[in-house]
Amino acid sequence: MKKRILVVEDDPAISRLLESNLAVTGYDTVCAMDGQQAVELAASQAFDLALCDIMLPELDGFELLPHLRQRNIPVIYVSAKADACSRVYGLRLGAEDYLVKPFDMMELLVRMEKVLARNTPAEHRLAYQDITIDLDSRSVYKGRAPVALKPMEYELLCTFMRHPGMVLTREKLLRQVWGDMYIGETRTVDVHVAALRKKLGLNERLTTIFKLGYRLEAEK
Amino acid sequence: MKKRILVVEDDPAISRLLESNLAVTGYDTVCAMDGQQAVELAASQAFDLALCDIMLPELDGFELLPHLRQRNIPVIYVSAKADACSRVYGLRLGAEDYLVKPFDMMELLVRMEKVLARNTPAEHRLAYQDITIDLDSRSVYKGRAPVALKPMEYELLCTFMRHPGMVLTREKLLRQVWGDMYIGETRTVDVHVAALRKKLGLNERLTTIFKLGYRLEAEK
DNA sequence: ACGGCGTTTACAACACGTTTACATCTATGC
DNA sequence: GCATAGATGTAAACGTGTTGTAAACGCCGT
Repeated sequence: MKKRILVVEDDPAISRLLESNLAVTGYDTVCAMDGQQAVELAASQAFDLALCDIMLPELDGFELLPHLRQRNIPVIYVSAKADACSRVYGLRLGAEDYLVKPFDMMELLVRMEKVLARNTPAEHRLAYQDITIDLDSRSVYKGRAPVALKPMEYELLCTFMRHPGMVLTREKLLRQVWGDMYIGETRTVDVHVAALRKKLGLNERLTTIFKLGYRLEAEK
Repeated sequence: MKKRILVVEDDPAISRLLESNLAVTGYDTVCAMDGQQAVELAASQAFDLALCDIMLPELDGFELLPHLRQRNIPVIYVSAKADACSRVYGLRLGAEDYLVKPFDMMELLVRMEKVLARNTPAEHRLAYQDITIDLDSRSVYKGRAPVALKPMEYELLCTFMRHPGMVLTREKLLRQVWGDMYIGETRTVDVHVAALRKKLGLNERLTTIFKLGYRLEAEK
């Protein structure tokens, strides 16, 4: 699977240099000429990594970073700003690395590899025993048979299947499935867990941990 | 918990500079003057991170790296070797980062923080003799066999296993397991200790200290 | 108004912690 | 030694809080 790289760089010479080198190495590359364009590209396409200049028109590299982080795209800065202050600032902001121009292409490639290796990109499929989830189509199968799940049941199942063998409290589950602020504490979770157990025959594997929450047993 | 840093550097001036800066920042630092000494230190003590020069007597930084990796100590190279070739080689070898001297102390500290952050997974496991606790799944094993513990038994066992060899009074145990305010003083603890002894065969090792409390004997 | 969905409610079933009661052990004084 | 009082071991009974489950409720888009 080819990794997709977003290059954000306003100097066409460097942009082309990067693009051709990355292409040779086996990456798919998309170039943005300014920060605004980068945000739009990140919104419409999936990327595994971004290489960003800092001095950019419209939206500079530092302002751009939160937008990319929000979409879980790791960032390596590649900038002529060589002062320690910028490097520290960029790294603290959440960049994965920071290279100073002129950079060595081999070193960049190695550092990219390392970043990619530790940022396991988003998956398209979850599997647990005979249950599979196709995240793209949002469909769930038990063996070959599709199972109809309601939205919340679906999210709940994804959460469990992303953390098999781990105890998840009701609070954690609600935060994960709902989005942080949940008001009246309730027993909603119990009801949906019951539905999952019933629809997927998980009575034995989706166990309740008294006073705490639930756990999808680790696969043998 | 203070992080322990191993500094491998043969220039005493730089070594002292690093040590004092790291101390101020809140790290415990140990210095090795050559690669051989570093190997011995890594064998006898635990470290969270190593800062390594490359040009070292006895064993150079590149030769040293496998020894540190073997003990799961992440490495940041800090070297005067500025050529791209060395940088690429060091990173490919498995170093987490590579800084060129003269380096900026703030940048080093930030990069150290990032390396430590991604190499410090929360503690997931407690072990005592053939008993292991997987804290994520909240499950307890005696050898390979899972043992079913009730919530309070589980918490109690964790408390003991976090403080082996230490006498724990009933009050301390109840506060730890219950949460500070416990009302009627009772003999609940005794009952649960009995359950642990029975379920885990700890009759010999989970001893009662007359008039005081209980102690899980230190491992031999 | 209807149908889907998430939430809440109500009650039954259950697991757990605590207490109790009695047996056994330990330290201390005689 | 031995007796005694207090401390601990152990099993069973009890009451309470938690969970399973189905059904009712309320919201929202059609």
